Amino acid sequence: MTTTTDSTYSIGDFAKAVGLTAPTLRYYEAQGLIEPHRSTNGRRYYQENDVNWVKFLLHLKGTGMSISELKQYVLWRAEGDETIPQRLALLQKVKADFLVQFNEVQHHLQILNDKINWYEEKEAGVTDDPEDFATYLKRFGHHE
Amino acid sequence: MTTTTDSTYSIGDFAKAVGLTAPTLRYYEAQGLIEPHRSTNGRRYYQENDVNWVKFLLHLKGTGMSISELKQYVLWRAEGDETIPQRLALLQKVKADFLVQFNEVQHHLQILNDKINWYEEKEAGVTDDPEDFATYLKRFGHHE
DNA sequence: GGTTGACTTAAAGTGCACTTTAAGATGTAA
DNA sequence: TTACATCTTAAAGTGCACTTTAAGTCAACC
Repeated sequence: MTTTTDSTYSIGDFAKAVGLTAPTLRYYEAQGLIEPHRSTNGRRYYQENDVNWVKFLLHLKGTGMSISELKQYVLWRAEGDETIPQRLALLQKVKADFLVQFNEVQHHLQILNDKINWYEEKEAGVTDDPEDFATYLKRFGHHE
Repeated sequence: MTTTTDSTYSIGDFAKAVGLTAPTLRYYEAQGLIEPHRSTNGRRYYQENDVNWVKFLLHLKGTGMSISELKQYVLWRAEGDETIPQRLALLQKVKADFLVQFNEVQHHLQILNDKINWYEEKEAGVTDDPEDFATYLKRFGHHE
């Protein structure tokens, strides 16, 4: 931890700032996602805008983009504004895939909720109502 | 494909019925998630209620449950109704974890959407407005 | 009756995204 | 100055959820 006020980060400090580990940052760098500067002694240092960049990468990653898709995105970005159509198309495809998954996962949640409610009702009224889960689901129009 | 109408499935037919592959079904069986019957020649066969069971497992899996959590669930299920509290607690924990992830992922989507819109606006009004993405985000109160 | 395709097992391989290890160099604090 | 934390690299290891391979058995169709 250098106590200079010039808003640069060692890899350890930067890792804390973005919520990753130093090895993960080196891994992302090896994959071409980040390119920190080096001080004269060969050590990496990161700057404030790198924080925003990594956080943005993590948002994209969180929508389902793989490391190799992120790498492609980064390569296009480095080429300049003429690759904006490619980047836009990639993000739109990521969004479309995401929305498909999102709908599926909401259905999974519905079934999970139904099962939890079914167990809770079974626990509450212990002695009667032997309705099974499949029948229970049908009462709500929740299929499969 | 046997053409008997007795609603039993070979592993291949069952795989198609539930949208998995035969090797995956054998893998799930090895993990203790399914227990098909065997015909006299040693071959697995599955029945109609196994379809519902696997589909339900896939819903739980889709909410984030790991194979080992599903296995624990299956073990408790085999013990009978006295393990309903444990099963309920597990599902409630799965749901809680799911909801945390769900909120995070919605935030990721918001940033992805903002970026797509930012690119689209940049593509539309080609020559003016050099507003950067960080500034753009702040206009909507979308942080990080 | 022969060929094709589906089944059986056990074990090894795959892909992804890290994580850990090893061995060494350097910076910081007491 | 000594000790300890942090950094460096390259390479090997991990965990999860399958997937593939190999070698063989068996059943149905022509």
